Amino acid sequence: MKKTERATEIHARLSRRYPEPEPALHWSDPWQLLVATALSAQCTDERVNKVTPIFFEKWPTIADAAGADVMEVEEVVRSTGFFRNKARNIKAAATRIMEVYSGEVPRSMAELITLGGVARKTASIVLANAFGINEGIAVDTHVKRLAFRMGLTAKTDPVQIEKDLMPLYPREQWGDINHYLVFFGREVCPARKPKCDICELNDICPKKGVK
DNA sequence: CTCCCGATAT
DNA sequence: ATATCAGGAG
Repeated sequence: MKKTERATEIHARLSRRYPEPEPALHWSDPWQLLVATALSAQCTDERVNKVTPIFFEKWPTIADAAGADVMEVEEVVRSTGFFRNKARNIKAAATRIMEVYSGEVPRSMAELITLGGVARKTASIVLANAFGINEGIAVDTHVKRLAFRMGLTAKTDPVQIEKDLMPLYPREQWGDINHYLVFFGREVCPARKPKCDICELNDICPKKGVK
């Protein structure tokens, strides 16, 4: 089977498995999604969802976050790991949004990645889910692993993987394909023990039975 | 390439 | 004890 056919088939089958894609992160506006995604680096979304309600109760608005005491933010986000970087980045991002973007989360890749701690992955998530804009495909640990196992890329660098994936899908599917690969990766094809015996992509998987 | 870093599963 | 979890920066 050709790579393009396999890519299309993966989307078709997973779109049936996940009829209504929604991020597992809890959020109610673009800023909240930005913060939640920033906190999700090397951390489970479940853990992030325990932290964000406390964060947004303490600092409800972007202006509040911009004026927050970094040490207090560190305490709140500590359990998500990398807490010093994350606390500093969130405050810096909030400050820049207030000063440069009139207090509104910017709606383009070019602008979003000027915020500290925000690169293509986080920007793509915010653009796709909060604004319905598909400027890129978010490549996180799950997309990286699934794209490799399903033979959609041979690269290891997320930027290169994104370039391999983009031509395989029409732009309007870019947000969904991320969601599908993340959820399917979590539920069926995790890093350690892939469940090849119950996998509905088994027949088109180049690495079935292989680690 | 290294460093940031806590929580959880194996 | 070690690998992994919705990464990003120097």
